Amino acid sequence: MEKTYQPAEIEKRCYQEWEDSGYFAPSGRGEPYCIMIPPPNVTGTLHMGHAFQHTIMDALTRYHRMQGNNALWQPGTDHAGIATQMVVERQLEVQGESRAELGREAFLEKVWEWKKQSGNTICKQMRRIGDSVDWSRERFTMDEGLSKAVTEVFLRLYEEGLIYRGTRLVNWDPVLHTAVSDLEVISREEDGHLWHFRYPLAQDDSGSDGYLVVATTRPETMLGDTAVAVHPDDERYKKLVGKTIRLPLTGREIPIIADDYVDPEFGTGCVKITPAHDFNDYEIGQRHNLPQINIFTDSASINDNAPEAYRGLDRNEARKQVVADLDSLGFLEAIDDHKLVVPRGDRSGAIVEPFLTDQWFVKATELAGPAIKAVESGQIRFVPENWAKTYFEWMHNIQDWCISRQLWWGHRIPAWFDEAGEVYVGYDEADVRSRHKLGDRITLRQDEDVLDTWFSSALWPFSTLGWPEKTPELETFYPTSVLVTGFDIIFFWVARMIMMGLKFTGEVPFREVYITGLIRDQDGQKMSKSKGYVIDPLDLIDGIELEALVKKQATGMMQPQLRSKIERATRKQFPDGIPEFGTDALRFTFTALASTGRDIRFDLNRVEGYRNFCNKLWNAARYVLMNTDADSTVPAVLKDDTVLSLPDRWIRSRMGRTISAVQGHFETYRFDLAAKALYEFTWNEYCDWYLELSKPALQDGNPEQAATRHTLATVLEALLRSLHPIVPFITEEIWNKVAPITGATGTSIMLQNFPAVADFPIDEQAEIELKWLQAFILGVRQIRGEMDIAPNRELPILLQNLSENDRCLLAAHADRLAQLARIESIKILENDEEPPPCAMALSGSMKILVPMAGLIDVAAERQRLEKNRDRAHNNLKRTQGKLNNERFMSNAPAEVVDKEREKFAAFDQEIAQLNEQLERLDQL
RNA sequence: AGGCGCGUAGCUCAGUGGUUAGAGCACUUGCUUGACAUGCAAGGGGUCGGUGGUUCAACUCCACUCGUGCCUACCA
Repeated sequence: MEKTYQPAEIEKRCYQEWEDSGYFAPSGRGEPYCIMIPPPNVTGTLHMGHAFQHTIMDALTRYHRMQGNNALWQPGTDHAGIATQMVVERQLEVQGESRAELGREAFLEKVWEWKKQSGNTICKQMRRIGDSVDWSRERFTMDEGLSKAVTEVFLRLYEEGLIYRGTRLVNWDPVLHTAVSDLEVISREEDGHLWHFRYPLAQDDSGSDGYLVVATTRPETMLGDTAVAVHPDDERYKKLVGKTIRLPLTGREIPIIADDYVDPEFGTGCVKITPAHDFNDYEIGQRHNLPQINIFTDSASINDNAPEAYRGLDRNEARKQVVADLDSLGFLEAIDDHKLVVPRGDRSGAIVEPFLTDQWFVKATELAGPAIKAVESGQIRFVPENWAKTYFEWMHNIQDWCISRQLWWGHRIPAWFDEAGEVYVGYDEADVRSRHKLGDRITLRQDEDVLDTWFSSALWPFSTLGWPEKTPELETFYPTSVLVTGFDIIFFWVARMIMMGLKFTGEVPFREVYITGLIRDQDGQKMSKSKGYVIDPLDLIDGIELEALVKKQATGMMQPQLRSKIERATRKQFPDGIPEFGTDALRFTFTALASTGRDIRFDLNRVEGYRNFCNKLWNAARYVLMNTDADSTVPAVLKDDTVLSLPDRWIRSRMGRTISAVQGHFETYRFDLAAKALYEFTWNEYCDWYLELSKPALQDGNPEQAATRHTLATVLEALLRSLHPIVPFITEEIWNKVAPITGATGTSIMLQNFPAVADFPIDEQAEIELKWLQAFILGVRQIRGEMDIAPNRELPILLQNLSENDRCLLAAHADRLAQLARIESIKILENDEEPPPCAMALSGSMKILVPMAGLIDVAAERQRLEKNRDRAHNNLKRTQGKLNNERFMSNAPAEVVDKEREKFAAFDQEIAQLNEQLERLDQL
């Protein structure tokens, strides 16, 4: 074996073998266990969030596979309508072409081409991080089968009246020219203005002060005003209700109405009402039968419904013009600075317009009922539990879901119109004709629009398994076991899967939803492509030079103007680029970071730490192999009369506890704790103590050799299996070397069983005895360390005040002590014997003494003892306080009181011994 | 406006109504000890955001408060 762990070559080879051998496919035996991958964008790349969630899903899958489950991790990708279409359009733009010029057919061909070209990227990346997905079952949301499911669902919902078409005010992205759903709109507070305009009363055309003042943040929409509203109880305006005003610039006469919606306290208490361009105004318009005047084109320029002077201006120009014109007419009263909430499309960043169009909607309220119940009743459990609240919050206020998009890339809506505009829904045109008995002479044209991407994603848990066919896979794996995803798509995806799953299969799509935190950068910022702060997980695995990293971040940026800023940040954060850490180190990091928090700051130092951990494991294995490989003296099964030594019994017991802890933590999704338990066992118990204790045991002629070799190998082998779900590559590599020694058979660790606690029974006695050994060794090391005694200098030790137990253990383990504490000799003093000047450590009541001659500085030793005494004294006082408290004595449980008494006695004795020793020092 | 979360060592984070509140990184000191310097050994560092309450006992439970973050929502 190499002296240090070299991940690159091993990882590639391992994965290839696993995949070629078909190890990722469900075994066909055992309880089914299934995870549906949240399908990533087919043309996207793997980011840190994916890598994180995939690590968790893979760990779960591998864990359950090793627990004997029939495990399926279902892979696949999503067509990501808007995102993908935008990318291809941008490519066309570079070549001087446009979507419109190309036409629908040709454009879609380009998209498919692009999908083919880039669709493999993300799958390759998934292989690099070790995802044990069943590639043979890979699906794409626009596959034939999945598309069939989409059509089927659409039809059934339509027939039940749960899908309808209507003219509604929707969120319109004037750059992308499509409707978007509420969820695709990001509302942020931005700086703006509040303009105050005078609207002259129509009856008082000649009068000088006959006007109302309205306040608005969007002056340009006044061209579409159809009323002014005041609060019905507002005394200031009561007498004006029912009258009209003459709308400036347009000359239209519009009514003054009264409506509760108006807040008399805000602005002037008068609101201009533009029903075609504001969601509130729309509703007020409905209540008061106001006309809706749409003044925008689909690009948000002024259309022909506005006065000629404004036609063709885009909304910003129009705003300036309207304000200028009103000003020159004397209608501009004031402009105040004002913060307002601006809705922007999450893809384009453009300000979204409420826009009146024909769209398709899902009546979400009806689907929401059962979906709420499923979580309330516990059929679906959120982990951490609290996310259920977020889910309920949204579900109880759910709005109808606008599912049509004015895009080309996606599932085309299975609806056809005749020339009269009548709509027919069916599987295809022929089906529509036969279903509705339409003759051949009637011309039908299919709806131009496609469905929201999330519509097909909502079906993912069952469409990937073959629905609407009743496939064996569906039968076996549905409902799936757990969904692993981020809280940012609870509404987008989780809720909709639950609604659709219940509706079409009658069962929940998954039993548990594990919500992961969001990976943020070192400053707590969201790693976002638009900001340019993204780390490619593969760069952490393979490493990358600084210049290459800078170049990489600069390409494909969404906001090129930030380039120099990002470059500076990159150079500062990674002055030497990123070193190669390997997949396992990255995976261990993600696992260790997966606590209950919702934000996860990604810290490069931790990856380095876990890379070191991998190296530690590697070297432990190297040691084990060096000591077991060379000769074949290690029996796979110990002879009946072979006696395990104390360290053997101890490490096996600790292994058992670790396995048990890891199992518990996997069941409760506390991956951070699982990682921690394994890390601590590996480093602090197996390496720091057991391997060290094995060194004396392996010396020539020591009767413990066989048991030690056996334990070294079998514990390592079990440790590898318990680590495998988290760090699959290194464990596979080492396991293949260690397994033959322990007699384990099989070609891959990933098909082995997870270690069983029963094979490593708890041994309380061994743990107690080893603790004694540790205390002894630590005592000596403490003196050595604090007194600056060279580590290789062997020390003579005197002991005093030994209990029977101390004597017993000392006799049994003198050799181990001597080696680990570097002891030259041990001599027991009688209790009344006066020791020479010494440094002292305590192990229980036993004094461990190191003669000072030539070794120890009296002042330093005094300081050290005083520090220990003061600490003990503080503890004693605290304990004494409790014991002197009558109410504590009478109210606390007896065992707590007893414990406190024991503590008191121990501290008391410790202090006495330290004082005694200090007095001795004084006499020197 | 409503909902949710966070505040513990210099940094990133665990933690439990009852051991002396822990880990990693960073820091100090000493070590090329035959697995590992990606290492070993020893050490320093915290009034657990603040106030009040419940309790024999609070870092932990409750109330208020300060700071901070996220989500949802139609205030022109």
